[in-house]
Amino acid sequence: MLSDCSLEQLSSNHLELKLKKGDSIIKQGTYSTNVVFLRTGLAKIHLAGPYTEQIVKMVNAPSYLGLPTTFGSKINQYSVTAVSDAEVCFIDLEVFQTILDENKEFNREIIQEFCKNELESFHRCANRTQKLIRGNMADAILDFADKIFRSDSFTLPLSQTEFANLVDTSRESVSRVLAEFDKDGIIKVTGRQIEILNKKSLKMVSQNG
Amino acid sequence: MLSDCSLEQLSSNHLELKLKKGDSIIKQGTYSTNVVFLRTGLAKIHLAGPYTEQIVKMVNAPSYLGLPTTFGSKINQYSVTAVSDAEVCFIDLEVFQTILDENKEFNREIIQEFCKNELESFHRCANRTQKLIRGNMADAILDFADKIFRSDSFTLPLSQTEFANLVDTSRESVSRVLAEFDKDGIIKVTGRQIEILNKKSLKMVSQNG
DNA sequence: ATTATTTTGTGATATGCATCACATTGTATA
DNA sequence: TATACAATGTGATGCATATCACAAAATAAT
Repeated sequence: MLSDCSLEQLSSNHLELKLKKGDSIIKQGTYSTNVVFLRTGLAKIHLAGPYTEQIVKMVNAPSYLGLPTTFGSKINQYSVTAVSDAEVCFIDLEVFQTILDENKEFNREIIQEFCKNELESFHRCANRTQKLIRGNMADAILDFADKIFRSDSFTLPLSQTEFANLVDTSRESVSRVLAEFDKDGIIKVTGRQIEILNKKSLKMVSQNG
Repeated sequence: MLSDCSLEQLSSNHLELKLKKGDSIIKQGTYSTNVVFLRTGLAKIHLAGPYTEQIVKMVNAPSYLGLPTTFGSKINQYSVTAVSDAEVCFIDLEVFQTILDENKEFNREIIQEFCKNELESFHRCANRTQKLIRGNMADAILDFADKIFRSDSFTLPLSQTEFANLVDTSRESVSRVLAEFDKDGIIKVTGRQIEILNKKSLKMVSQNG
């Protein structure tokens, strides 16, 4: 587990905040001097693509945010926004670097995280571009259930437009495919509430179309 | 610059190899116990997508390969293959970990690399999915010229089928678009030899269609 | 040199999905 | 409670590009 921001090295060097759904955590284009520890809540990582805003991935607590954009560039290359109420700690970059230098355990954990993320992004890249919309939508729903909410029943923390940006499709297609899945008895859709009724089918759709 | 594999800690702990074009460096599905330093040459990172092989990115020397797949998973999650003759050093994972623990400078460089890669993959993700084929092809050609070969004239190290897998399109489209670019006087194509004639136009195509 | 095999070029057709257009519902605001 | 605005549902249309089907080169193997 990634250490909490209550690590003794941090106790005097960080700013704790309670955020509300929709609050910006990191903003693309601004200067970045902080790493953010997401203590509770759910956030989206998104950036301006050539035409539309693209949601790259969803992140749930506990997790460190903004490392790539803070270490890798002076100016934030992407945005992070809370999609639920959240608690975060802003940690000064230099303080974070010091901890990274001095705490081997922590350092390893962070590197481990980077590795997992890179693997994940490779797979996502391959899937997104090769699968049809139904497959990608199924993937996204399975992801929400298994990785984010750990429940087969949850409330989508995104509008259909946002969902579309996450899955690389259009808002209309999201609406249509959700309706299809519902009609086929794979999921039950009530507003933004989603319940997976037939996970096996959903996984089938994920693999095929 | 990432340190060479001739670092004194390594001199007695690594295996140096000369590889030929096409040789496998890391193979998806096999056990991974090594990190690889690409000393010279050019490699492709690729993995089995749901339908076809996907080339995730091209990497040129000097660079470390296989960190994510070695640190992040027991079994290799992707393949790396030389697309030119290359020299590589295989470094035992534990040795590498030790160096990472003990050499702060090196540790920082590696983390910096991870950050850059993650940013790059975010951007690539947004571009690939939003741009049309001509735009993506233009991007890829500019990438080869600016980042890989550092010359506006180079020989594509990939077949059109591979190029298609890199750009997320079909082999036929690659053929057609290359012919179009040639006809429009943006590039000159002679077999796999490519010469950029009008970089400004190419960048325009990258941005628009 | 000859044959086999891979790579590339190019038209015709099919299709998945974006886009457009508008109706409808839900939700915030005055 | 009325009104404005955002989010969603749904048909009709168009388009980019995959796929199919070969032909032609180019490379490799014998």
